[in-house]
Amino acid sequence: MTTKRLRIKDIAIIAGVSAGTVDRVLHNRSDVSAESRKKVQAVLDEIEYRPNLHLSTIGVKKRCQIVTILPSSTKGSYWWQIESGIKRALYEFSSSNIKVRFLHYDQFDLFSCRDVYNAALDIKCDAMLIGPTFSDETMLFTSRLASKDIPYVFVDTLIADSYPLSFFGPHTSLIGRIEAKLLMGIMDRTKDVAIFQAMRIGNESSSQTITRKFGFENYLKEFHPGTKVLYGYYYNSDEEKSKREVESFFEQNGNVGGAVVFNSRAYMISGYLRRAKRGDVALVGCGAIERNIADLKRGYISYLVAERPERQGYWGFKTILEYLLFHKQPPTINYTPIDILIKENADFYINELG
Amino acid sequence: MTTKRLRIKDIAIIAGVSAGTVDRVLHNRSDVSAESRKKVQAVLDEIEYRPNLHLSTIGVKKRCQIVTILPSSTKGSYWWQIESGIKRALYEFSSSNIKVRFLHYDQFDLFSCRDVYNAALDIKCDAMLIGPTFSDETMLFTSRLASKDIPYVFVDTLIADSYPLSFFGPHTSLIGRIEAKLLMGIMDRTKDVAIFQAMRIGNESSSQTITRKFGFENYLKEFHPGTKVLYGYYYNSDEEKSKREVESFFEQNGNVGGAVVFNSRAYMISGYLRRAKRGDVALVGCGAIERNIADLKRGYISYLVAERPERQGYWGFKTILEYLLFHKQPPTINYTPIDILIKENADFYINELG
DNA sequence: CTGTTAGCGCTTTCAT
DNA sequence: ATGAAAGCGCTAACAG
Repeated sequence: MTTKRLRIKDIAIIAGVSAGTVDRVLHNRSDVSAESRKKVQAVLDEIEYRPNLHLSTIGVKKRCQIVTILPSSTKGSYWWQIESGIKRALYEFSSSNIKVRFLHYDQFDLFSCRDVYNAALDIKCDAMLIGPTFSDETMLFTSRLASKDIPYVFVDTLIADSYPLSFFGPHTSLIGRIEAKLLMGIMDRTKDVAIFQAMRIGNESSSQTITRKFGFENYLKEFHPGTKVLYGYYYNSDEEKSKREVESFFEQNGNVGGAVVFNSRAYMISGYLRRAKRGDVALVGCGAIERNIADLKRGYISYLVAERPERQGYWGFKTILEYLLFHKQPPTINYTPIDILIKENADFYINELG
Repeated sequence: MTTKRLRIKDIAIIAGVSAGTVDRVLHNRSDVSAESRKKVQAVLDEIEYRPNLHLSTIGVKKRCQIVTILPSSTKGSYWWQIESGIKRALYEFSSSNIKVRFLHYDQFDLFSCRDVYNAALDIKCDAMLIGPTFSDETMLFTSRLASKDIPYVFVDTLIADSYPLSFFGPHTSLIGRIEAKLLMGIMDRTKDVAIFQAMRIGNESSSQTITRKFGFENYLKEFHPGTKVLYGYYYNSDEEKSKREVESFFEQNGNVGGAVVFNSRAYMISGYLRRAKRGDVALVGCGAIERNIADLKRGYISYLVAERPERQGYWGFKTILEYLLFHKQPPTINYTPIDILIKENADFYINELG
């Protein structure tokens, strides 16, 4: 088998026009007669032509400016992995003329997010990539973007009542549901379930947390309605304070048999279980980050649900680039895989695609 | 942030040589003075230059012939997915001059495999990609390849005592182990476990099956030594006969509480469970193929362990191409991720990377 | 040994 | 409205 693709030049010959005209048709540019367009399109359809995008990038002259707005993150964390996916896409397109402004906000502080959104509105750019945390604030922001005709892509979370060019992320309520199923499968079901959430500044909960909790609680209602659910807290920015908080939670609630965390901070809870030698409490968390994986392998986390953040970032950004450079119209909703990690398969879990 | 990569031309200027010389250093070609080489290498190391492989392909003149030897497969099956990964890689390199011969053998028939191996030895080619099923036969074959200096890559299974250029596949015994853990987590542990295997022609079992069974049995020995294990069979090529076989197995063994299959034929067992309304038997299988997924969602398979066959094929073949065209030396062992699928995450499981 | 140059498939500019 | 031609980063053939 040989696979020699037809090139633009070949198509031109078949259609009886020049390469330039084929290119014009391919990119929906003007200055093509209806007749030529028809002839070329016929050939394109016939052979199902798909240009070599990697080659396309090198010819493209257009320069573009992109702004990304993500929670600030530390090395290896969830949002850091998303950002490294973005950078991989950027690198792949490095023969094109692309400028990116990376903006960051504190995902636990509504006001910080608002400030960054406001700052972003003043930046001239062709598109934005947003990793949203706060629903209402983001809705407000994207409606402003819409009025300025700036396309935007969401990663991680799809915000209601917004109209992104595209979205890459997991089906959020399903994550909560899966966590519930996994947790109930292993814990002593006569005992109580603890949900741990982050304390945050400003009165809005993260939209992810809300939806995941919804999925979790719904599963419980459906299959284990008798189970008692307790709510615990930790402080994202203050690990010492969190330690004490978690400790006193478990002291006050002696009958907890399983716990769940909806973001990648499971290690805050597993740390306690490890120190207190509470092997009897089953813990399910999210996010294949180093500290979680470590406690997964030690046995203090039973399951991790992972969301391929690198992939989300990579595809989210690549989608923007292909849209701006080649007018490629992406699917709007792209649910990314939800992975289940246990001690045994964690080592071979590769987050990137590439 | 702007990411403008340094190009060969830039590097040439910095090192005070011409682009041609840089290219020669990059590809370890001869005819470069030690001094030039050193200067250029210094710059390359300094900037961590990595050429744009996609661009490289278009310049390359070299033609190459590759033979792939895989089990024959039907649309959507495990090996079909591996093959479609191979074709994706091939398509990506379609601006190069590559010829591929696809050979197929019957994975349940040792003699068919032997015939194809023999035929392959007569074909002149630069490299082979092998999806091996029979250990000894493959060892023999690869030792012949070695004496002819033909490099080969394995996908799916790593055969002992062979020296492939590279291997892409899951850690096999771990798959059995993971299946054991998942199965024992959900089934009634006072009951018996059934292992279902394929009947095959020629007296050798598939090496995958052997290793996975080993992993499975070891886990049982370690954590549930009291569990009774029974062995059932099915006929790969004869679904009717298999039906009767599975049926009579369950009739004769009334105390089975869980079953496991080590290849992608779990649907043969789940089909029986569905027809017989045996919701009480937990079933764990391998392979995200359509019929398995269907029964996973219906609830007659509890877990599927999946191995990203598309990825294996893609990377296996890409590795060969990069090796032949650019002398890129790959890592020898590449364990691919092992995914755990349940009803809830199966819909979003995307097998490809791309 | 090394620099120069043509050409890969694609985009874009410039004449026509 | 269209074709011809230059240029993108890279490879390889060709002069020197």
